[in-house]
Amino acid sequence: MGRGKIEIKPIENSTNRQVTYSKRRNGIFKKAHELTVLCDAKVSLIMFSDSGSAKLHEYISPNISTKKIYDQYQKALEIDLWKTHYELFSCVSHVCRECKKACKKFKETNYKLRREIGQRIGEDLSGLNFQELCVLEEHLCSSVAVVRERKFHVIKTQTDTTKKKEAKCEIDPHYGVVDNGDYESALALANGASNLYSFRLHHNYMNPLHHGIEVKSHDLRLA
Amino acid sequence: MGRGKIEIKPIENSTNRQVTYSKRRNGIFKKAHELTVLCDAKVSLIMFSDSGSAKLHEYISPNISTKKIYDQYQKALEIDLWKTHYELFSCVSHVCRECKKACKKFKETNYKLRREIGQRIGEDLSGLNFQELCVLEEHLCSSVAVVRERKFHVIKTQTDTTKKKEAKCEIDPHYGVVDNGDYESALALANGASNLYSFRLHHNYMNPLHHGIEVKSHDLRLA
DNA sequence: AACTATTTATAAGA
DNA sequence: TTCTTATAAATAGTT
Repeated sequence: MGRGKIEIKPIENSTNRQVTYSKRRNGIFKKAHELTVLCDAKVSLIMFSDSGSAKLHEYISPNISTKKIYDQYQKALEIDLWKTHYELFSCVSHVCRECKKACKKFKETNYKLRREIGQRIGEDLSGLNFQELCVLEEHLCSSVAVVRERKFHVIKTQTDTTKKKEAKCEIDPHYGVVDNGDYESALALANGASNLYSFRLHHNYMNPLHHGIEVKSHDLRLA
Repeated sequence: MGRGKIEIKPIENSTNRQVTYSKRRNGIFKKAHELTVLCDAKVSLIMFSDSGSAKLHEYISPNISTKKIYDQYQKALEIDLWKTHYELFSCVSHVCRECKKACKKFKETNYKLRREIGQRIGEDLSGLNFQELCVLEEHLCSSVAVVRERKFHVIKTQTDTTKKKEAKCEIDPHYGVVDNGDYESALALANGASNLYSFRLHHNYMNPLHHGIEVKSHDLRLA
């Protein structure tokens, strides 16, 4: 809607992007508010502008708080969606009611997480329509990109480390050039090496918990 | 924007209100997605329909999670909304030992599952070495393939359904041909949709944290 | 769920 | 930026 039709793809020009962001942000806020009023809905809309500046903008419906929305959000996801999927854990004492409740929640979350993984690995796509499949595909493609980037980062870091190490032993004015060569081949390796591991795929597919997982502290508050 | 102008005030008629909610919700989700793509923004949009049913609907930009958004949100505002929230549940009675044990197990499993997802969506790759990253990449790529296949299956099935439906109403010897035409264009759409996003892969390379697509159902994310 | 007459949002230009 | 305006997109009311 404008003088010309635009494709929905990243706006390269930074100024243009900011202008568009600001205009469209206002548009969405307006719509969020209208929805609130028209339909008695509760809306929380949080957005951060592009990675560089990362400015926060927020809309929250009147008479509710972000915290409230979020509590409701968790409640809805933890309890409502998978209410009937798992039977109550059998702990008899009523002293233990709270414990049982918590346990049930964990179990439900467990189910949910498994389902999510099932979808992500393409095992359980039966419930998804075309649009949802497109969303999933997009998410996966993005993840691939992130993993690749990380791969290159690791390689690069290793190369740098090597560089530093070797720099201690040898002083060679052309070293940087040689090193760049290394970096290129490392990248090539990064691309080629994936194929080596494809056979494993199926195995891990079925059994997501078999990756040796290093335990690091993790914030689980938002269950 | 419609047949007539409307005032922004609560819609009394419940059916009407629900229809409007659903239409406008889709509109906002679409816009949120467009903003994500166009401006490299991160958007979290949570809404609950009217007070009665309180159904949850969510949009979240790809490659970010609701939790992340909220962490960023808190950081930006320098507040901690959930300071004392989820600590270990306190079940005192020793009658409940088994319950506690089971609970702990679930919690641990959940932790592992979360981590698995974290890796799959490229959020938490810090513990993986190069080889492991290659494996992960491969997994993701084949998941993409599975999802794409499913997408085509869905399209094909939809087309077949349409075919059956219409076959009941019309008998036309050339119908099959027409229908094949439909099918081709459906595939083209499916392919086109992917192509629309393939450019992003490259783009994501450098800046993985932004994209989205129009979303209807939103349970693909970790809380 | 579709369909359109309109209103609204907004892209490009000033 | 901000305003303007031609046009695209969203949607209210209808079928």
